[in-house]
Amino acid sequence: MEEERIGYLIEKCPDTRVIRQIHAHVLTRLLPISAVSFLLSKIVGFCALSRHGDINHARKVFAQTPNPNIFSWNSLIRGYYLVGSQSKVPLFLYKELVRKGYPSANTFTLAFVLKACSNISAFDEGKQVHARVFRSGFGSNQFVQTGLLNFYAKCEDIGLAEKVFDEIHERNVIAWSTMISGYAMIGLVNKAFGAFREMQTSNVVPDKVTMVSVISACAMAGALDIGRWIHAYIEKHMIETDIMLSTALVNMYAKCGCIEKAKEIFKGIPVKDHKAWSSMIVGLAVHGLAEEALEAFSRMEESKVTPSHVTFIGVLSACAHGGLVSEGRRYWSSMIELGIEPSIEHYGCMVDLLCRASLVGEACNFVQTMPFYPNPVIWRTLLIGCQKNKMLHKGEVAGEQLLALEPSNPENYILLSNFYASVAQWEKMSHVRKMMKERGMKVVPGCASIEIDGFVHEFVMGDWHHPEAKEIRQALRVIAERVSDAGYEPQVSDVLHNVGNEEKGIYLCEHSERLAIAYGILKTKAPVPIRIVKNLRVCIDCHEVTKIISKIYEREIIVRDRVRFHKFVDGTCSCKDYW
DNA sequence: GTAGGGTTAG
Repeated sequence: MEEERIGYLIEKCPDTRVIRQIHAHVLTRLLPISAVSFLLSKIVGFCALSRHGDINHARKVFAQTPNPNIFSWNSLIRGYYLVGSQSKVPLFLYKELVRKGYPSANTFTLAFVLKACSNISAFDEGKQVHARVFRSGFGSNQFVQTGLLNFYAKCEDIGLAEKVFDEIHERNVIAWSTMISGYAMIGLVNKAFGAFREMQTSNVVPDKVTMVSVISACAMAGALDIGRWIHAYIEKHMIETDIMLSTALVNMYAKCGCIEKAKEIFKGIPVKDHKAWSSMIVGLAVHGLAEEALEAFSRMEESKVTPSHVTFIGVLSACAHGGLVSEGRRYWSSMIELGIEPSIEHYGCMVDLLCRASLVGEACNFVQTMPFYPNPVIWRTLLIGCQKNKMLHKGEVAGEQLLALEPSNPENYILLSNFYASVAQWEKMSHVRKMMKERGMKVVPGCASIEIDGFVHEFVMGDWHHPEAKEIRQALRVIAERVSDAGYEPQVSDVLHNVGNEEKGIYLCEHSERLAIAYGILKTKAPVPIRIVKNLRVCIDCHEVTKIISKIYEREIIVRDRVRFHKFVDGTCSCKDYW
């Protein structure tokens, strides 16, 4: 049978050149239509999926196929998202298939379309596919199940993801990893760790992909102890560490304050790609090690790895934190020369760079040249810059824009009121406070966390829902007494945070950073350092109290926020642009 | 022929 012989040739085909010859051969032979359909579908599969693939040729052959079979449709759907993960073509193809009604979608089709929906977070389309899964009876297929789970996780609908996950009877390592990564992605770190533990008790063996998700959750939470434990687990169980896992480890150690360990792991990566380099550069930048970050960038260039837009975010923020204005400008130009179009994040770095160098006027002009409307982050950067440089008029403008753009974010009111306090505009300050009260914004959702015994405890300003709230409150009272006895005079920001709570020393109590530190003092003993992570940096000058607590209790306190580290041991700090 | 993973401005 000629049909079988050609089919066999396609399966064994070594490259695109030969497949084109076979393609021409099929078209010139007088074969029955069914045979032509069958063979052309096979060629579509080859072109769309093989490593020699050519999606455009696949599409051409698909169009020539009299009755493309489901294999052919599936190959094309998958082929399109393999060449471009943001492609919408797989969704169009699926719609076309549904409209035609023939051939019927199978489990492969559904899994591929769900993957395409996950890639572009096409929530409505994915939900329609879910409805079809329900009707089709393919709901018990494990590939379709993980496809659905991944789809909801990527769309950040964790409730629906959990629902799908609960319905999976036999959860394999892939289902567990998807669930863990879904939790980690939206910052539900304790849920991610919990799922990881549950996975082990279900006797499912984690692999390198699982580890990447768990390590990322650690990085997000600043959970160094768990991160170290996971790293030891990887080594003990000899889990292969590929570049993705190594990059996740570099990022985790850097974000948890262990830059030396991050460097060590980075050094051990044999062939580094742009993400590995970016992780290292960003890690050095957040530690205030600007020169090392720029050195790393030079080495990256020497290794002929093309920097990405993320690399430049690291480079520019390193320049900003290191006060390297002219270097920053130079990197900005070279980024554009490389054809990387600056995003609002890059502009944000430059605005920060100029503001930190007291070039606030230039920063304002720079904002006007942006092709984007300034977002709240840009206005906040400017406002903080104006506060430091006591620029009343420009600060006021930034503050107004901020409140107009984001009136429901209490952080903005606190920033503006602190700004007015710093320029001694007391009436304006109280006006902002009044406005905040009138608009019903009671607390700043400042948040700090501390990891103790494998659990991340989160504290939100003014929130006392923690099961040990009573003990924490008591510990804070003792701390407040001792701080007060040490002769500490409350600063403007302390008083601001104490509005409506005038009890002596209580200003220490409401702040999330204080809550986390008090919990650390309560639950751990020296010489273990108290490491806390702050998620919001409204009130930088609050560090003064932290420094005093560190001295009184003779405890090392390390505070990490989104952009830098502060160490409190007799006032020393790992960061150059301190205060 | 199928599913899960790493870097991102204040």
